Amino acid sequence: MAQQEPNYWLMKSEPDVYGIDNLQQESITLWDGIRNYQARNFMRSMNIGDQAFFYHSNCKEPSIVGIMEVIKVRIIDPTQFDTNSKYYDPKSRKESPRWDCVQMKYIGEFNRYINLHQLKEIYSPDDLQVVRKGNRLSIMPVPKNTANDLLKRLGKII
DNA sequence: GCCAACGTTGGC
DNA sequence: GCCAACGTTGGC
Repeated sequence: MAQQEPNYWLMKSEPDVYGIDNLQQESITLWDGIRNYQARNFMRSMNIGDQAFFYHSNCKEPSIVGIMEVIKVRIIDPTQFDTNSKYYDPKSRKESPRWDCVQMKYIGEFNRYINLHQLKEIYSPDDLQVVRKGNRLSIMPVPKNTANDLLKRLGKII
């Protein structure tokens, strides 16, 4: 079967909690702790080889800062069963886990970021959901045209 | 730190 | 199934 073209996504993370530098150091990370059904469903539709823009949220200058790749999909999120985790979910059953996640691999950091203010000038909410007012979703699809345009604008990977 | 926007919960 | 109350996200 032919390899299908990768899809593109945008995934938010707070740099104070887990930023692009952390991913660079670790190289691979589990995108766990997602407790929103829409975001979970987007993760469930990811394929190995898909790429995701790394977005710094809830910080001084929210921006797209890097890019990463999906290397493993449909992993049961271990934190839902961990009573010591802030993501512990007492309603999730071992026989039917509610939450799953994906494993991501660092590709690179862009040598110049695009901040939210700039994104709003370039894209409409239909092109890029993150610019929609009140958007709180932490994982969202990025249409191919927008992704290609972003990659051009973001310049070199460092 | 404020608060708008939204998702979730639970009573009815 | 409605909706008020509550909790969280995240820009500003």
